[in-house]
Amino acid sequence: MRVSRLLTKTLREVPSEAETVSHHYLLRSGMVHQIAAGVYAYLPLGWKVLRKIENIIREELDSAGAQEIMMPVLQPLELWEKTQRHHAFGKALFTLTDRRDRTLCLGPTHEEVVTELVRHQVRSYRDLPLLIYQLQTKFRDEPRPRAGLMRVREFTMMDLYSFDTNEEALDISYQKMRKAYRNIYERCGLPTLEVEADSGAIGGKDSHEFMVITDTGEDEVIRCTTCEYAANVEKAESIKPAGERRSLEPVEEVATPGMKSIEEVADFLQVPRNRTMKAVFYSADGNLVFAAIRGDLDVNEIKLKNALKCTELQLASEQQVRLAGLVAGSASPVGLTGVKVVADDSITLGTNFVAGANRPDRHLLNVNYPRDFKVDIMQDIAATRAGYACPRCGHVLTSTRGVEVGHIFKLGTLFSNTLGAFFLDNEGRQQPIVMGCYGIGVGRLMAAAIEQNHDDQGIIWPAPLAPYQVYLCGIGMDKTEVATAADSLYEDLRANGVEVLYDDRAESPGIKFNDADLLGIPLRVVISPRTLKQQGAEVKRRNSKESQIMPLDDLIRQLKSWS
RNA sequence: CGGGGUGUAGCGCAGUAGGUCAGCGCGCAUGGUUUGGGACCAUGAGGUCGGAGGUUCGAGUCCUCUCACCCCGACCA
Repeated sequence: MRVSRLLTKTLREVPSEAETVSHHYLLRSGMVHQIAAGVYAYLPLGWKVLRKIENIIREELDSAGAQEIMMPVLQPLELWEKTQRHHAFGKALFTLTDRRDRTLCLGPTHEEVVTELVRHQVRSYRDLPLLIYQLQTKFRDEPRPRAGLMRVREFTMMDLYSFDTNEEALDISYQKMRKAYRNIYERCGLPTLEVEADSGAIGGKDSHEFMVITDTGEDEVIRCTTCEYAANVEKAESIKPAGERRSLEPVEEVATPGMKSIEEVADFLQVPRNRTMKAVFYSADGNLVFAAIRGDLDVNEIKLKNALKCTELQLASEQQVRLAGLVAGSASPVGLTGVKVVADDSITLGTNFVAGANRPDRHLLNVNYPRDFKVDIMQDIAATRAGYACPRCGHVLTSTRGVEVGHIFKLGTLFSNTLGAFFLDNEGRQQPIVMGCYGIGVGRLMAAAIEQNHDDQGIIWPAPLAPYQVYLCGIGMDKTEVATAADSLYEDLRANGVEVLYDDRAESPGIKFNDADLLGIPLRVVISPRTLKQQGAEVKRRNSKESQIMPLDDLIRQLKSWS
């Protein structure tokens, strides 16, 4: 391609909306163009990169035995009503009405459709296992699109689904996909960290995310400084430090005038925070829920949501709290009735807690579970923070940020059961197909690759993702010998299958070099009067300062060995 | 959905006690001089100042409403 004919031009100045590096360079290099919030057009260079990524994905999945299909964007809402996931997605689901007044949605993902599809194709255990995938545009009406391609409302996603006869077979598929994913990221030149992930109220047991570690990442990753443990903060666990164990004292009510927060109460009563009990009120699908946790810890709302198996969870409004007769600042599960209580297991780590008296300005001393109160659910609902102890090895945990570029789940039989995807096993019994799903956001991966590979001058594409391998630069194009030599080298490179972007413009060297750097093409080849004097061309890697003159008559052979 | 911010030429911006305020830089076009890290000179094209109402003799500037976009948070199977 000749730069003079290229649709896009590089921008010297950055559109002011760009905050992150990838957004900045994507716009400035002319790879994408924003059409609306979270909606982008891919321009020639960006589209080439996207297709490179897609093809790497295809090759790796195909070689793992997967089969590519294409499913529709447009999906009947009925299908989503069957699984009730239209509620789980809520407003993020784009819906529309057709001329017959039927409601359709733009698929945010394809579990329903693929299950519906497979249920018609699979009869017997002999048809399994299956790995089916597609590269398709997804639509999600995100509350807040952001950071260029990082979080958008319309995006290309590779989504793969596995179908197996049982959990053991699912695990084989799952491990196969983990391997395929590692290969994909490796070929993309993108180091990723595999972390344990939350699978949501709907998900199954195992779930992992593939994270690119970068400060601009949206997700927080908790990892151990010593062992291999790494998890999304949504899911991360820790060993909670045990509090003091003493013999149980009788409950005693004391006055705590004006003391409401844990800090105030603990200071006032001269007890450590880990001997207090914190109360947090939530509204779970509209019902009031009481969460109890040791005072030195915080509630992880994702864990709480999963414990409650609810779809909507937010802090309860003041009004809700008041109507339930709870006393904010002095609430506890002791003597509480009519409200669901979820407790973090930390309230069993220690004795003789300070808790609210459910009366204004009063607290209780020496509250102990289960002597003094009952709970409906007791499990880990605590937020894990950097500095806590690793659940595996006990060493200290740290926190970093990451971009989620892949997510894999074991779904189990949820979709097959509700949508009726069954097979007959080798004893003729009907069984639900055991499923898994595996997604990669292609545009986001591209953005993450830029976050990870750039300098002050621009992008430094890993060669497998680069839109072109060679940036051919003619300096002094008004001189016939330069133009002729550059033109003929361009034709030679193309004839030899080298992906070459030819800067044939009558621009100054500075402009061309800067554009070459901005676009991040791995190799820059310069033809100028200076190089022609040596019957050669200057070759330079994007990621290196050194250049060298290579003889024109042997250039193509040498270039191939260089890249 | 809460909080904050921005909309003036393709991009970046200036212009707001209401009165030659339709401007600058970059980019673009034409001509010329330049050519190894974003050159220079000259000439030129390009904007219903996001939109709708209103106040006023007069609105880019003030008021009301509205739309779009960005940032923080909430949210993100």
